[in-house]
Amino acid sequence: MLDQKPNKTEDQHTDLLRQFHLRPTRQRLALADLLFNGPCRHVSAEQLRLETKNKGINMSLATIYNTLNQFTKVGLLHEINLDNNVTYFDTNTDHHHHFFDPKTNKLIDIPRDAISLNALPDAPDGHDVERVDVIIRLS
Amino acid sequence: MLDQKPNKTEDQHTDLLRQFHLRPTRQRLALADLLFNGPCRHVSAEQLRLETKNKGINMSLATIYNTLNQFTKVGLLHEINLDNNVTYFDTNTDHHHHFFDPKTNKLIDIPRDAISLNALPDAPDGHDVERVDVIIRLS
DNA sequence: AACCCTATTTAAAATCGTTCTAAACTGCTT
DNA sequence: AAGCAGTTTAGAACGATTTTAAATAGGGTT
Ligand SMILES: [Mn+2]
Ligand SMILES: [Mn+2]
Ligand SMILES: [Zn+2]
Ligand SMILES: [Zn+2]
Repeated sequence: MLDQKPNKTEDQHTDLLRQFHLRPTRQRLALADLLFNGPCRHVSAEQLRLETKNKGINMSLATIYNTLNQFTKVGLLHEINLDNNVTYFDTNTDHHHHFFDPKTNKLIDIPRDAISLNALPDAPDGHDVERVDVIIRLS
Repeated sequence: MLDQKPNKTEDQHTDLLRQFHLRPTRQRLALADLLFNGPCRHVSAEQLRLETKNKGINMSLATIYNTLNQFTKVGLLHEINLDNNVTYFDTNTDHHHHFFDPKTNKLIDIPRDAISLNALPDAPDGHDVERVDVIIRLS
């Protein structure tokens, strides 16, 4: 009775990938398993390389980058860049905010409605607001 | 009558650098001139390399990085990292926010009090809030 | 001024995260 | 089974930044 959310099956991931016209290859399924089972994550390519390696899954780093970029392009992931010039991929694609601990480079989600942003300034001429990100930097 | 803020003299920059125990070398004075005269800027090392080159100032890229990092350490600049894994240095060190145009990678300052952030969530246990950054991403 | 010591600058190499290349492989349709 | 496009791969390449170690230049002392 410990599992809150049952793990998604490989078939479910296969369906998901097909929805985005991505072939359900072994590599993409393995990464989908790491990314989309369990709680939301903020993860770098290098972290995923270690995780696949530790699980005995063989996959080149280029494939990890390719896959993360493809998942991002179709909207399954969100890219975040912070202090250290390393790209993190957020499995939570809802519009939300973050605590950020610069010591550990860890991110913690803040639900969108936990921060009230009223009276935002108007976007400069010729531009629209695409998204508002609040980063609460911790010490 | 076009100049609002008179340019700071080299002597003023010399004093400023000495306050932070940085020797007023030719290179640091040249960069201080580019950074701290005129309006606030968000500038990369590479941009400064071009500006110094165009002005006929000889300076290695390593020195530009060294200087920007030293200025940042003493609080004369603020570091900002965004989409493209290039570090930008903000000459406005006040607590403020930004519009960001991902097409041009340009930042526009938003004064701190132009955005009301009330009822922020509490920092996680063992942490304090160091700073809150709002980035309004434009399209 | 000449001297000295240390901070600073420099060119070049190194590092690091990420992307590109081109060849091998694999999922899928026929 | 064959064929083809999509995918993976190792390795090279890339771009931003840091490090190295040698040369230079501030700034104090005589
Ligand atoms: Mn990317
Ligand atoms: Mn830095
Ligand atoms: Zn998140
Ligand atoms: Zn700014």
